[in-house]
Amino acid sequence: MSAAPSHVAYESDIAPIAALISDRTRAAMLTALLDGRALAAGELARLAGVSPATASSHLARLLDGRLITMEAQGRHRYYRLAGSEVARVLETIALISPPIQVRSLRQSRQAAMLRTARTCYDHLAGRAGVALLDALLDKGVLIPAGETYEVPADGEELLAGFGVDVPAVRRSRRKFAGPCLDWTERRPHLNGALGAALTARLIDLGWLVRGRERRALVITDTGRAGLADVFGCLLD
Amino acid sequence: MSAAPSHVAYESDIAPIAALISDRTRAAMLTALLDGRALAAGELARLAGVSPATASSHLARLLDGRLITMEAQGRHRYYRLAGSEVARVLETIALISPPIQVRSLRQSRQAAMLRTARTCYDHLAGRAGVALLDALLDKGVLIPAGETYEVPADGEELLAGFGVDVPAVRRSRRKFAGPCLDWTERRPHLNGALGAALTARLIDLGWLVRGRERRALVITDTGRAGLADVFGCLLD
DNA sequence: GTCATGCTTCGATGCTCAACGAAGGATCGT
DNA sequence: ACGATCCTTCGTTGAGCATCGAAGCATGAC
Repeated sequence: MSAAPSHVAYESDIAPIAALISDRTRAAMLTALLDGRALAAGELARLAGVSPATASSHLARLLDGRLITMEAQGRHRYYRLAGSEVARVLETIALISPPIQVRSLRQSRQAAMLRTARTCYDHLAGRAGVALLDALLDKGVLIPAGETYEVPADGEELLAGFGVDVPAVRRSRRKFAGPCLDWTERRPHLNGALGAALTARLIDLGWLVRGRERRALVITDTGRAGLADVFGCLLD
Repeated sequence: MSAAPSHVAYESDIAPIAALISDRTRAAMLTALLDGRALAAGELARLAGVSPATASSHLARLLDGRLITMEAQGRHRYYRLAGSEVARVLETIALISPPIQVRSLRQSRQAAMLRTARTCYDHLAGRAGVALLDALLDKGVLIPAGETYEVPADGEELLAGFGVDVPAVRRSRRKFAGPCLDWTERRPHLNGALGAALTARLIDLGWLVRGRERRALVITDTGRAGLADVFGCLLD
């Protein structure tokens, strides 16, 4: 095929984006960036199991396709996902992808940890993420408004007491708050600037701690108690 | 790379699914199936601009990857998307894909039509879809409940008067109703069994008519008046 | 039965692209 | 200035796969 058939010519060209994700190495890199961190090229090469030369060419293609962004710092070059829409695409595809069969006990434990709590881009996901969103909606801290959520005055007060400055979060140019479909729970967790701020505060407080695989999160005992106390969020 | 690096081994294997979408021809076929219809192999070959032999091999791969399903009828073989999750993936990727530049006036008119009203899998999308969901929420016919919507008693009554049997829709095994992010409007429209039933009824009533490209929908004058009258849904 | 239609399988061709080693910047430490 | 580190560019190799025509296999029409 040299040209697109005319019947689809008025649509978005999804094949090139899918092609960027369709390579195992690039998919591994994107997945490694799914927690929203910036990683250096060498680190990504090591994680994906390829030579620096190979990694560099893949990163150049991902950059060209605007799936990632780059920031040079000294002789390091840090790459991160271009935005949460990219993370959304990856998680949406994961939703219909066959899960990789678990081979070792260690892997099985890690998978269980990820299902319990993890970061999705930069906000809380997994059972804990879903439970927290449920609790916030239940308590009226969040009010659904179409695709987004709003925070009423009393909700803003409660969040202020918790240590999240809602007016400051609102000033961010990023989407304020919205639902993000969770690929393990198949139900939404909290997205956007507010989701990120809440998650950051939870980690700051020591209610959540990063696991060895940095995407994984562990809920501490104080965290469990605090979440129940402040948000009425009960975790099994 | 012969094996997946251990760091991502506990996750879903997204690369193979992305690979299925990454080919222009297969992407064209999947896009053609986005309206939820079943199309014959020959039709898909023609739409994608390839020989029957080529189309057949692509369809076999899509079938193997469970992105589509097949039903044989006589000497025809009809293919359709495996489900709305697949449609969701395609639309999500479209969200971050560069739109194809418009070349002809005809294409520009068709693109405008698609933005105004179209089917997404089997439910109404585009400006009309977003406006209808807004109106339904505004009127209280739909109540947000996490990732899904519920219909209260008076909403059920209004829909019954319109010709949609909500209890029957509820009995479907499919998800009842939910938001589906619109890739042109970047705001949600109504999804699920209820979205499909509503859309079918709108077409039945002649309020919406299929365009030449079957995914496109045209709002008739009676439709415009009816939507405003019944749902308070105003279209520009 | 016989022919036409719709689709798939087979085999051959050619192109794309992932991978690596080697070499070439760029930056840091000393 | 000098080597060390980090990363990229270049050139080559090899594997995968999209494509088609021809042949095979069903089904439907007559």
